[in-house]
Amino acid sequence: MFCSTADNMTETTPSLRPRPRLRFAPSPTGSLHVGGARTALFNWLYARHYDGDMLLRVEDTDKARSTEESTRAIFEGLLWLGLSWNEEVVYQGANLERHQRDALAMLETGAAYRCFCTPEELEQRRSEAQAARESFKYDRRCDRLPAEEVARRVAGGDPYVIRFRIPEGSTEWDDMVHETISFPNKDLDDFVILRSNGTPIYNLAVVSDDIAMGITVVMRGDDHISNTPKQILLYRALGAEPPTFAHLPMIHGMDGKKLSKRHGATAVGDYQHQGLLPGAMLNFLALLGWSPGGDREVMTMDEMITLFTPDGLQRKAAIFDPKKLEWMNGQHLSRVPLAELEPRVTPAMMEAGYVDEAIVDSRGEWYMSLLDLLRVRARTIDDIVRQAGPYFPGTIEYDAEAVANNWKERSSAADILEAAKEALAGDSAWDAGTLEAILRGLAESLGISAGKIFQPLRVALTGLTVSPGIFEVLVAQGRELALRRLSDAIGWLRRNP
RNA sequence: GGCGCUAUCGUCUAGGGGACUAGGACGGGGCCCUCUCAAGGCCCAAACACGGGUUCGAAUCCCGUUAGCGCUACCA
Repeated sequence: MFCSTADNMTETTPSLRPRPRLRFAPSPTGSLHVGGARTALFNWLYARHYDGDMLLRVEDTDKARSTEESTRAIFEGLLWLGLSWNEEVVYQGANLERHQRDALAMLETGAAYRCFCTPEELEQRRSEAQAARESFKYDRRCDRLPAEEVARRVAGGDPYVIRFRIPEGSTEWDDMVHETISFPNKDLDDFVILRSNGTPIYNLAVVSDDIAMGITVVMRGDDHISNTPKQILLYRALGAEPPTFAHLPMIHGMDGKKLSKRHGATAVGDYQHQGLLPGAMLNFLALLGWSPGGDREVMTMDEMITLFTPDGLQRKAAIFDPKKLEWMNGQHLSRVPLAELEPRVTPAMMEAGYVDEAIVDSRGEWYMSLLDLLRVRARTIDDIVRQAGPYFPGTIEYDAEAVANNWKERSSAADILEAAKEALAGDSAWDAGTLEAILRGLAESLGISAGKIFQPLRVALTGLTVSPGIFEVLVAQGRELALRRLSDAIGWLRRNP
């Protein structure tokens, strides 16, 4: 199901380099968001392009907010998009023991220390600092506690957290997206790594897991930039080599603000249900923050894999434009091989009651050509379904505007349709060329322009002002159904003079 | 407030000192094609945030200003 990139390797031959290992690490506190999907996509593209692995880690250490439904939704979203992962899914919550071990190890090496300050005390000092318009930073008072007092309080059962002691100096790294980013360590706070209840804080859990999973490239949103120096310090304290970091820009809504429910559909599932093609979604998302250079826009997954390199990555936040997504989907809709499109459309067609398995099997060729006919005018799968009614036996509605514009003179419209019906009723061949000759001939003999026949006919056949070319409609409907639609229309016109 | 990141048409972007009268795409406007609508083709409007440098030459390099965003928890 998922393509291999073995044939697509281009530059710089990673054969000497170890395979890169990346991970997508969502926290299961909601559905898969388009921002998360894009992060997953870039991780995936990188892994595929450089012949590496992308693992999936569910960051469920926040018990209060994590849900199983959310975990499921994230899997579903990823699967729908076709973003597969290697190896078993890692659940962060299952690694509690290692997280604790790592925290204790740092305590032993002196990289971290116990802190007995309570959340209330901290909160108090924080608000005092705020009132005095000073920035709050933990003052390390517990780091200065005499060893005997620490031992006594621990023995006495006083609750404590473990804090990381930020060393002197500065911390910097070469970001794949940005250039060198550096932070003076004095701006970093002695952050908590293990809560008083023994559970790890985010930065520790991430680093501990990334080390354990052998992650070599960390690609994530640039909202993590300020976590990075802390994490690098943690890697060093744990005696591990930090990975390469790549910080991707955020996605904003049309108002330039962070994407939220106010901006309409932001969950990947929303787009799935709106009849988007996963390939189009991915293509659109990829272009939000990455460019292959030049004018390249519409791409297949395989093309994206070969074209993807980190130097095409953007530094600036991008705005999510649903209009362009729609256009992109239209492009994919008409370019995707029919065989690939059919399974994505058929479930919706079944739901609408137009087809069942029997029809898809017995009239497969006809069905495929119908999809081919309808996709031209569609931007979503739902558009295809919406247009499909007239080609199936059920009755059709006559659109009020179509009637008003094209059946203005009821009785003459009926006459024209009558004539057309007669002309089509014979046993002549039923193909576009023949039908065109017949209808144009009829127009000539009636002394009217062809359009004067085509438009009323279109309404009779489809009930609409808009449809594929009229001969294609006739062919798709077949003689029997087309003739029936004509009789129905004539009857309707005679009944509503 | 502190720290950090960012800055080309309304939006996504190309651009890595001269090839720039700044290119493409979405969206908008117009025309063509035409049985309608799409698709397609052609054309138009539309941008280098500002100020200083560096240089013979700056959208491109440096500094500052401004603006936007992010982080600043015993959240992730």
